[in-house]
Amino acid sequence: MPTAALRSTVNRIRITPVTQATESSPVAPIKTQCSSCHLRDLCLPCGMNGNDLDRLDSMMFARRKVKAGQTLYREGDRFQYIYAVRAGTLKSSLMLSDGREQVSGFHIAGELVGLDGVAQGHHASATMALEDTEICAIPYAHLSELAVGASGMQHVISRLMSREILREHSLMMLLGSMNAEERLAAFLLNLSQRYAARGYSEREFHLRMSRAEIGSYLGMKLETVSRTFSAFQNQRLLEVDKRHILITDLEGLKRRFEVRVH
Amino acid sequence: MPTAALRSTVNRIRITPVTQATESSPVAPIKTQCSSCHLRDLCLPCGMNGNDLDRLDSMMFARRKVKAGQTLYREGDRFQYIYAVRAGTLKSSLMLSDGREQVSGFHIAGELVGLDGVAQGHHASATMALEDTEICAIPYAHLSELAVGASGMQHVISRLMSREILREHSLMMLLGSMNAEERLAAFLLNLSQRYAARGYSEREFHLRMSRAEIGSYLGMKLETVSRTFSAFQNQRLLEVDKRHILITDLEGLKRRFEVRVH
DNA sequence: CGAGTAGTTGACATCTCTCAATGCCGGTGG
DNA sequence: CCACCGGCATTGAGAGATGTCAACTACTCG
Repeated sequence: MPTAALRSTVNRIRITPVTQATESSPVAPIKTQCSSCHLRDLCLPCGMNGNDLDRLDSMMFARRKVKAGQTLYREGDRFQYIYAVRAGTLKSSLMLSDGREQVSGFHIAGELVGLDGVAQGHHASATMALEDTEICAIPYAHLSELAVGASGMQHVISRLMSREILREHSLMMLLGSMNAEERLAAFLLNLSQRYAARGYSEREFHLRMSRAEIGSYLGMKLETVSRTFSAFQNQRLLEVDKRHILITDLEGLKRRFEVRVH
Repeated sequence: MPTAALRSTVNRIRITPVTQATESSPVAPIKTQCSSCHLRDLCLPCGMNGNDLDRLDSMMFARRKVKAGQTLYREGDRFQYIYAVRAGTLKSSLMLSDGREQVSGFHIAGELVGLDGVAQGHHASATMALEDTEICAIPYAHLSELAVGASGMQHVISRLMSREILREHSLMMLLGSMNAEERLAAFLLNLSQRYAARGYSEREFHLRMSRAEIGSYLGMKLETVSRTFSAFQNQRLLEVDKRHILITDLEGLKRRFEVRVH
């Protein structure tokens, strides 16, 4: 049962000091082919034809485990890989020179991370695991080399980047013109959709991020996030218990807060 | 003198009802080659080698004039072209279903617009001219066809898209974790840099957008924008006269408000 | 000259932030 | 086994920033 699977994962506290995942682990990494991956319709190969998929399979991406609290890459790190999330949850964030952090995204299974590095050859954000997570490391140079002459594959990559632009568009919208309730509702509805697309419950899930992380992502303080959760609960839209969320009135939540872009 | 050139343009009020620029103007459009363009080091061909530049020249982009107030494309329009700004200023914006608008960017000479259409085959935002503007229309399908087999060209396109992601990153940062003064300062410093890169004054320029448009972009109300301008003036950082801006203490502005991402 | 748009400014309302107290939970060490 | 500690979440009270509404000016256009 999908929901149970989501919940059964230990709500692991990040006690480990923030450490960098070792580039090359002592054991030879497991290699994976996209065509046999259960996430193939959501992830990188989505939209590729058989020919392109064969090319992709020839790459045999290395899998890597990232423990809760470890970083996948930091700001300024040389850009070599993009990463596909196989299981778990990641957060990406940007830092201002004075130390303020802005969470720029949360990433779950089937999503890609790291495309911001293409422009400058180094990563502009940092990405950290919020729970024990498994990723495929996709060497970007190799990938784009492989895509030379394969127009289908090239288009897929371009579309992925453009999708990233759209994702940021909606976050801008949210940050620029929505109040606290709208922000949190948009966030929950977005998560709900993404879980639903992966076969999990759209009504019940476990948040992998703290109130402070949600707040940073949504441009508000953790106390305001907490208060807004309580407000939704009073309005009978949700039942909240720490990080466990049950949406009791999904339609109501949508009707009142789903603000589609056009 | 660059600054004079900037100021001499009539501060044209958008009286025209918002109309769509006709796809095919009655007269045959002027065609242009990138290699002979004075913006070549800022624009699409930036970073391309001679070979790739030749390919690009073979495309002979059509130029088009867009009058102040006219739209280049609207949300939902079929995505066919990306556009390079030759002269003038554009704004891009997103719309919520309830009519709220969020300005997502301002674009000046040498900048590219429309990459958000790649993901879904239609534009997710609308783009309008803030003054009489001239653009090159770059047929995207043709461009990416041409890039097949030309790895250099492909990389340039990917880098452009990634740059767009970075641009949005910094806007998110701004919207998510900065107060009114920081937002407006970041906006002015960003504009200043972009003008400077084009050989215009970094201290003195003419805003092409209204207070409301600045406010929408920065996630604040027009009155707050206006008050913040006045505050900067009182702090002897700027001299403001409507849309004419003179930065009297650029270093001071930077020192206090330039918040670099890492 | 009158109407309309853009910008500025003041007074007040509202929302979110700040600071502080409290509770809960899991892990650790006596 | 239990007490204690640290991290996370919730809640309250008051402060501060920004939004709202309204008045007024300057300017342009017809």
